[in-house]
This record gives sequence, structure tokens and C-alpha cells, in this order.
Amino acid sequence: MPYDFGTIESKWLQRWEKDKIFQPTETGKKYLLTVPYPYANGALHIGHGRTYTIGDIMARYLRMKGYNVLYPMGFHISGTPILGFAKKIEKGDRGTIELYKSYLELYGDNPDLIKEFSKPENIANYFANKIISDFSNMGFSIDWSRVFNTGEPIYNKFIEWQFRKLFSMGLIKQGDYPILYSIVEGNPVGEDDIADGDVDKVSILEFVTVLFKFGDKYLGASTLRPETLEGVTNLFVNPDRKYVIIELQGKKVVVSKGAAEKLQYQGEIKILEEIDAKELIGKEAAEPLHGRSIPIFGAKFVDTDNATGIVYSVPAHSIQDFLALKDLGIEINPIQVIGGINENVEEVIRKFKISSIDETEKIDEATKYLYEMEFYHGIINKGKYAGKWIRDIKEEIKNDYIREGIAFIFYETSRKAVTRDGDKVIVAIIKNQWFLDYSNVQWKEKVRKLLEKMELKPESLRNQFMQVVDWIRERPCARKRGLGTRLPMDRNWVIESLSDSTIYPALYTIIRELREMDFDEIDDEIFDYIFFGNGELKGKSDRTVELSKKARKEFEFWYPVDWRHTGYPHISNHLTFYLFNHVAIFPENYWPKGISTGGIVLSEGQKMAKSKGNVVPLLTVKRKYGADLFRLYFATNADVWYDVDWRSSEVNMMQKKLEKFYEYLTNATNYKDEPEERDLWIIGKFNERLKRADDAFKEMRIREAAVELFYNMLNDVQELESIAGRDRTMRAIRKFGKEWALSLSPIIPFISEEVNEIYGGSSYASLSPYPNYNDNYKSILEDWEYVEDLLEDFKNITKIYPNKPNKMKIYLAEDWKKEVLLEFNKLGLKDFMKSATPEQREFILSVIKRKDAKNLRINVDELKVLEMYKEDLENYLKIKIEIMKTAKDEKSKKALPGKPAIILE
RNA sequence: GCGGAGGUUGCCGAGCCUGGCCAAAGGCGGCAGACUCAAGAUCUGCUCCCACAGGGGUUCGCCGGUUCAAAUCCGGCCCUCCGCACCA
Repeated sequence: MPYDFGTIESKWLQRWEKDKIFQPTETGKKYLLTVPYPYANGALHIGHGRTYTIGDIMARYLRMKGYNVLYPMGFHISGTPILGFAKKIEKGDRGTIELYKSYLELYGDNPDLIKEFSKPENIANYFANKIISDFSNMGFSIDWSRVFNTGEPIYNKFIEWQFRKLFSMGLIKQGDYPILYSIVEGNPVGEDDIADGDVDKVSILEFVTVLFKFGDKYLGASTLRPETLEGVTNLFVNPDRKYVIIELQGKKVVVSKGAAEKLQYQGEIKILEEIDAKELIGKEAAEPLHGRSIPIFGAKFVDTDNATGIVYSVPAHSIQDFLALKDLGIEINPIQVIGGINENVEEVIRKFKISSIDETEKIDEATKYLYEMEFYHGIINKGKYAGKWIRDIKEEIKNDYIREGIAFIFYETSRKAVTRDGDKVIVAIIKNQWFLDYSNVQWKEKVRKLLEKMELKPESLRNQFMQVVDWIRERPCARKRGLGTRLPMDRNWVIESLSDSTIYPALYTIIRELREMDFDEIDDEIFDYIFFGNGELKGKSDRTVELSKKARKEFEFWYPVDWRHTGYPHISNHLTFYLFNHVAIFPENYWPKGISTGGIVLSEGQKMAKSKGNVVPLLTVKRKYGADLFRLYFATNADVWYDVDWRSSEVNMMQKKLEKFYEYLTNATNYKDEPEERDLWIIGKFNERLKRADDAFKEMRIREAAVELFYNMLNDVQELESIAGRDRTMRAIRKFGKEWALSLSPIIPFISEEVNEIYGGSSYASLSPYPNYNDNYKSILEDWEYVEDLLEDFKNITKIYPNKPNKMKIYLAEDWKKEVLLEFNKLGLKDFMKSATPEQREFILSVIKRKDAKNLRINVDELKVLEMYKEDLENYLKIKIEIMKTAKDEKSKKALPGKPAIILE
């Protein structure tokens, strides 16, 4: 029977669906296992597939172990990406249209459907449906009756309830916040709105603009390194550019024209008049710390489109400044303000072999090097902060300068950026931005308490989470645009996409009841009742009360989440928020019980990226190889927590093995005769491997389980076949084939179902109990392992035997040796030596010198075993075998109990 | 700098927790053989060095230590990657 995965997989999919076997009811030992829902903006790739595969393998394993497993999922559509794509499609953006047409083609749909995608909800719905079918096809044992997406009204109500709750607990705050912004659009812009925003990220830099007194005005010079202010020697302005005087906090400040424009979006300023750079150059200004007068030079390298367009120069700690002064031929003595480091600017310049101020790449590299060295190892050695580590004091210095009124913050983009329409991107300050206050001390304490007792895999997660909890602070939780739920406290805001996805696993448990309710009746009271058992539900319809009671029962049954699995990039964001929000909203008995993180998927050795063109869609893989093979690949290729490389050459190799496995199992049922006694060791092997795999599964060491049950077991069977031949092998397989298939059911569920059926197994393999270890075959296995040792020895000897041997004489050890060994094992070295004869002593000493001494199979009835396998061995090795009881010459005297001497002739 | 993960025989990658059948799984690559007109595919064997009898030698980033015994445990050091950091 050839392995036709297409037919097999669709057959079982239909049956599973028809019998709804993955829709559990509230009975038995529950287990709620979740994986974060995917973002439904495109076809999923094998990376998503891996995460869900791991979840599914555990779900299936636990189900077979007797747990009532609920493995639900939903879809994420919050945020800007889907909205952005829809807009771009509407505008006719060619790249986006091509991308989405390629998705439509991938799914075999008419590319003209692209028109529909100008509506975001159509994109979301289209892909949600495709993902459901993709994931079903992968064999994921998901309960599809509980699906929802984050844009639905019910979800919105749930999130509104959550946010009102958080607000009432004082965990939501408001404040000013800098954000990337387009002046032309009059709107904040996200990564997706910025040209090349995905490949070259834009972040927000916080410059400190220091005020240098200049007559009745000030020059605003911007820096990222306020800690070097003590070392300032001069100012630079660009002689060719326009500057203006603005009024800021009652002071007249000179900044570049461009800077003034940006500053209008960052605070209250007034633009007074233009001022020519020539009016500044050659004059002096006073630095604010000591009133020291320093010269103002003109320099064309000063970029007036970066920060304020005026920079202060610290040649002792800036490569750029040092080179600039040298370039201008100005001699100024650098002022060292940082100690504790071994290299100064000049040495770094030499180290990086910089010869000119135009070598910007080298300069950037050297600057980074110098900065990191000074930041991590440097100590201030001048001024009032002398003696402090820079890494400790930098923040304080900045705050002090601002408080003293000698500096203000200027936000700037980390690179020059424009929107996809070509409009300039700047940083604007948003007033009254809403934050989730993750800096709240009591809140953090609760999370730490949870972390202490949670199950985490790998264990190192605990420390990582603790770190994140330590440094996490306020997080903006709402935006002005995007899909999602409106903030209940202020409907102009939409709750941001990571903030609306924290406690939603709770919704899986009750979504079915909510859907049956009269939508208008769903309010906070209902949620309070379902989740906390609070309230009487007075004034609600009987039906809604009834459904609420049912939902309450469901929630109480399924919650908390027993396990959550996802990729490690989520540790410092989603998973942390997941913990924070759970401890805030729910009582302790509903806090999450376990989390694991998995590695990412590489494609042919590289990170998957659209730009590299190596993204492998899940659907393609399913069509080409089938779900079982995909699952098996990820199960065997790396442990859950490590990255995995998807390599087509290895997939092909595995495909052949899987075909072989399937062929063995299905054909074996045609062999009706009982297996031979001497071949039963294979069942012993299987049981041994089963036990190891079972232990591994329990610890989520999926790879180990898969390797034992699939690879190693397949090798054992092939070994049996090469010795015993096809017929006997198949008869032996028939005896344990069903258990073998069942044991692998969590990993390759379709083949397991098929084999289970062929073997006349009852019900579904997916719902069968996991096979139990059976030790009936232990002794025959040990006999066989004795033979394996013999084969190993034979192979070793033939390697160095000069001719082709015709005959193998096997000499067993004299009986007394075994007795002596047993005696020795009983007494131990000390006592044995007391009573032993010189000959016995010599023998024992020679044995313990051997490194394999402990592994002698002294309990095997060697003669019986050798007689049993003699014929097989003769055929296999193509050699005559003689078994001799007594040793005569030197070589044969080396025979030990469990390790006979071999003489080739 | 903090936190994490690593450094294994040509490459990828197991083993390390629970020290000893570990010269170290598996795959790739390479070599030889079978099959074939040939190539490919497939199968078999070999693939650290030495050795015409199951042996010996040198290996698991580096240096020490513990132990009868260390890839595995302990201490120190070097290097790589990832996350974080008003980082450029």
C-alpha cells in the first residue's frame, strides 16, 4: 500500500470533523492549552505552523494520557497593518496588490477578489477562514466552535470590560508621549506607513538641547551625550543654513529653521524672527555650567535637519568633533571629562584607521565603540558628578539640567524618514496618551509571586521574566488609529494590539454562550457574573441569565490556562502582559499555570524574510509533503526551545523514512502467522523506547520522544529485517504495530489513524489511551543485545583480519569465571580478595581493568542464545559458525562470561 | 553592562541535567562497492590517527580542579549569537 498522504489525510479530517472529536465537554480532568492567536493579514508560514504543531502534539499527547484537553484558537486583527494594507490596495499600491494577488493565487482563488481587500474586514475574514482550513489540514486538534476575532463586537465588549476594570483599579494613566508623526497627514504613523519602515526601523531619539547664553538669547545645541557637557570647547553652526529665534519657556532660543518647525509639534513655542548664521560665527557664547566663554565656528557638516542644527563640540569624547576641529585647522585643547578608560579619542581614531572626516562609516563604527566603552566603563572626573559611573548617572544629569532650566528635550527620528507617500516623518508629542502602568509596584509584586510558582519550560524563562518585570514601565495602550476596541474612557482612542490580547483565553471558555445571548444584554454585569460570580443579573432576560450561569460553569471548569506556548520573541512583550493582566483581573486560582517558549524557524539556514524570498507558506508544505511529514520534521529536528532549520533536502530524506514506516506497518497485517520467538526482541525494544518516549513527552521533550519512537525504532526494525528477512520481520511487526502507531499519534495523527484502523483498533487513534509499557519481552531483548555485542565484536575483528574469513569459532568462557564474577559482584572487591585464590584474583583484576566490565551480560544463557541465533547469524554474516564450549589456546582463553572469544578462520 | 543561549570530530547537529558500554547518535558532504549502456535515484560499507585478532593513541573553545574515571561536575578565562538599555 503506497503512502498517499492526500487521501489519508482528507479521509480522517472528514471523520474528525463529522464526529466533532476535538470539542470537549466539561468532564474529567481538564487541560486548557493555548497558543497565541495569529494575525490574520496573510497566508501563514511554517514558523506559525511549528508553534501550533508543538501545541498540538502536547494537546494530543495529554488527551491520550486521559486529560480532557481544550485547544482553542482565534484571530487577531487589531492594529494598523490590516488597515494599512486595505488602504494601500484601495490606493492601488502595486507591491501590495501583487502580494495579495499572490496569496489569492496560492489559495486558488480568483485574483480579481483583490478588489474586496480594500475593506479591512474582508482581508481579516478571508485569511481567518483560510487559516482555519490550513490549520485543520495540519491535523491540529483545535476546537473550532470557539473561534472569534478581535474585531467583533463581542470581543470589543469583553475588552471594554477589562479596561474599565483596569482603570477602576488605577492601573491606567495618562501623560505626554512622543510618537512618529506625519505633518502632512496630521496623524501618527506606524512602521507600515513609513517607506522601508519594515527593513530599516525608525525609532525615536531623545536629544538633550543645552542652552548656551548668547547676549539676550540662547543657542540651543543638541546632544545625545549630556554627560560630556563639562568638556565643551566650542559650538558649531552651519554657515549656509537658516536659523530662527524662537520663544520657548520664556527664553529666546536660536535653533535651525527645520528644528523650529518640528518643535511646534513638541510643545508650546513661538517663532520670532530669522537670524543668519553669519551673525553667530566668530562670536562667543557662554556654557551654562560655569559661564565659560567658548567660540562659535561654522562647519558645513552640521546637519540642520537633525535636532536643532547647532551642536556643541567635545573633542575629548567625540571622534567627529575631534576630526572637525583638526579639519578646520583650529587648535583647541580637548577637555577630558571621563576617566576609567584606557583609550582616548586619538587612539580610537588610529585603531579604526580613520584618516579623514569624510569616512563616515568608519567614524560611525568608531563612535559606537567609543561610546559603549565610555558608557559602560567610564567615570565622570570633572564637575559635580565626578566619581560617578556614566551608566548610573547619565539619566540623572539629563534630568538635573532640565530642572535647572539649562536644557530641554528635543525628540528626533533615528534616521531621515518619509511616509510611503513621501511626506516627512517627524516626532510629535501626543498629549494625554493613555498608558498601562506596568511600573506599579504592587502590580509587579503580584507578577513576581506568580512567576515564583509557575511551571516554565525551559526553566531559564523564570529569570528572564523576572528581569522584564524589573524594568518594564508604562506602556502606551491606545492609539489614534487602527482596528480594535475603542477605549471606554475616551472613544477617540483605539486600544493597541498587544494590550487587547492578554486575558482573552478566558473568552474561549464562554464565547459560545455569549453568542447565544441577546447582544444588547451583554454588559459589564454579565462579565462580572461569569468571571467572578458577582451580582444577581436583575433585569436580564431569563435566557441571558440561564446562558450566563452556563458560561460561569464553563469558565470555572476550564480556567485557568494550564499551558501557553509561543515563540521566545514574545517573552518581553506579549507573555509579560499576559501575566500582568491576569494577576490584575483574576483571583489567584485563575492565574496561568505554565508557559513554554519555542525557537524560531529558519529556512535553508536563514531567517525567513520577505526581502530574502525564503518565506515558506504553510499551505505549500502541506500540499507537497502532507501534514504528518511536516509535523514529524519539526518534532524530530530540534528541541522545542531551539531554532529549527527547514531544509528541503532533509525533508525529502525524512519523507522516504516515513514512507518506509507506513509500508512496514500497513503490510504487516497481511502476515498472519505468529512471529518466531527469536524475533520478539523487537517488541522488547519497542517497549523500552516507548517508556523513554513517554517520559520525554511528559517533560515536553518532543524531539527525544519522536527520535526514539520513529528514527530509532525504524532502525531497529531494519536491523531485524536484515537478519531475519522480510517474512519474519513483518510477522513480528504485526504484534506491536498498532501500539507503535498509537505511540506516534500525537506527532503523525493521520498515519496513526489509518494504521489503527487497519489493525482493527477501536474508535479513533486520537482518542485512544496512550500505549503502556510492557516488560514481558525484557529477557529476550537482553538475549538479543548479547548477540548485538557479538556482532559488534565480529565487525571489529574483520576490519583488521587480513583475508575473507570462512568460519567463525565462538568460544564461551569456562564456567568458573562466571561463578567467580558473581561472587565478586556479591562481595565487593575488598572481601572478595580476602577469600580468592591467586588465579581468581588475577582474573578479576583483569576484568575490572576493562572499561566494559560493568556491561558484561553475565546472566545470559549464552549457549542457548547462540544456538537460537546461529542460523540467522550464519546467513547474515555469510560465514560458518561453530560454538565451542571449552577454550584451549591463548586467544580463546580471553573469553569472558557474556563476552565470548571469537576466532576467525 | 544586565539577562539568556551557545562554542562537539569537514559542515549541520545530538550527547552535558542523571560522570563510566562516548572516538561520541542522526543528517549532509566525501570515498568504495552493488544496480545501470551511462547518469540520476536507490541500497551496502567506510569516513580522527596508528595497528594483518576484538588493541593503542589523540580529541569535544582555553586553563586549572574534583574523581578510580570528565565532552559531561566545579572554578577561572576567551569567543559567538539573542533580548534589554534615552543605544548611534
